[in-house]
Amino acid sequence: MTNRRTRSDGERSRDAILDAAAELATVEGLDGLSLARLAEVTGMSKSGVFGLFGSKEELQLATIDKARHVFITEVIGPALEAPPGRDRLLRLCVGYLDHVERRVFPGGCFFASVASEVSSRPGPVRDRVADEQKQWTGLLTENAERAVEAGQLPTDTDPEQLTLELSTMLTGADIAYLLHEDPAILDTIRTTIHDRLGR
Amino acid sequence: MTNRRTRSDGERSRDAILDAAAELATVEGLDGLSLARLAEVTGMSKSGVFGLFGSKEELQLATIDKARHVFITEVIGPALEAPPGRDRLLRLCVGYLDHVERRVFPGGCFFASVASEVSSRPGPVRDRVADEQKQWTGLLTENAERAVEAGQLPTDTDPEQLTLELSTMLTGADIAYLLHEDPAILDTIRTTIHDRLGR
DNA sequence: ATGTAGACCGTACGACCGTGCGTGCTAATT
DNA sequence: AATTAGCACGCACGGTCGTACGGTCTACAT
Repeated sequence: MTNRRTRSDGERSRDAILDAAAELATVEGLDGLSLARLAEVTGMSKSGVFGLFGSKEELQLATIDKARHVFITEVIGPALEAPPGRDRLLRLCVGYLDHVERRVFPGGCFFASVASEVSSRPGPVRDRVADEQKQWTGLLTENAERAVEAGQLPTDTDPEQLTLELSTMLTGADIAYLLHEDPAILDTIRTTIHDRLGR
Repeated sequence: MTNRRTRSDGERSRDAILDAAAELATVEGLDGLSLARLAEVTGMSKSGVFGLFGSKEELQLATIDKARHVFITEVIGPALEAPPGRDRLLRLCVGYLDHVERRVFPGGCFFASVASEVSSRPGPVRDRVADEQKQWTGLLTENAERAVEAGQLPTDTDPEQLTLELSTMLTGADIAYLLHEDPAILDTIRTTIHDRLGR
């Protein structure tokens, strides 16, 4: 009797499934997340996977949450080493581009690849994605404000406008990079952002 | 063996189908283009629709071509009224944002909404989308070069870099606008681009 | 020792998908 | 008038999807 199942086993299975789900969703889409494929990857049965979440929507929401944690670990966390303001803002942007190039998710930025899919389908899933996006841009704005206050950026800089300028460039770069598989695109955007925020 | 056939009927049906397909694809995705729904919308039978294209891939390629024509009519055509260089570049960018807001396609820019879907699935469809994208950015670069030559932009401006900066912002703005349904995003990007290209 | 909760499996159902087959129908060519 | 190409149809196939239910096993409290 070495193999026993407990609640902690369920959590481990859940986490393993979500790990695979977050990666799969960036390739197949959030709606294309199939129980069958997830079961195949994790070595479980379809119903075993299904039972752990109860519905497909719950699975999707949990997947979004998992992707958020990965994003925090891979991008936001490291950027917090830099002091608030321009430096941190720069680290956030470059960190984003790096995690795309590093293929943390096979289909690039999770939220970018999922956004265009859910944007035309109102509901809890779409709202959750929109919320995560807002948190991200909020973090950018926060540091843009600090940068202006600290005189690291021109005083007539509008933090909200700068945030939108940066965030749209980032997701746009993600998409263009994936479509053309050309790392030069990321490099160009990196220097563009460096220029924009001043050396 | 003389052939004369009744093209008109087939051609008309084909065009009606593609019209619906281009709109549908921006909502359901290129892969989510279902024969059943297309048949339902156009009032034809599933097999009638299928027979006109022969395969789903052919339907997808034809849909991309149709979307290209719509984009040319709605965005590129009007922008050609402006003289080459900075003015035309500006008209192209603003025209793009306008066509998104005007909901020429219900799911925003056709190519943006389709790019993230096909980018992870190599093949003719993905290549076709990438080609169209390249034509679009090529048009931007062309006018950026003219603008620099004409002294409408700083002489140290790199046309390729400017193109990437603009094109990523445009598709990024499209996605953000659709996700949050907030027209202010488009306005902000409009002024950002105006600022970037100088008044 | 026993009861119970929850993880997990096997199987099945209904829906929807893309794809073919066989067949009228229309209209241009003969 | 006869022929014929090809548009459009109804129908049915095999496959995959999400979902549901019943059953089995394990861990833990009692």
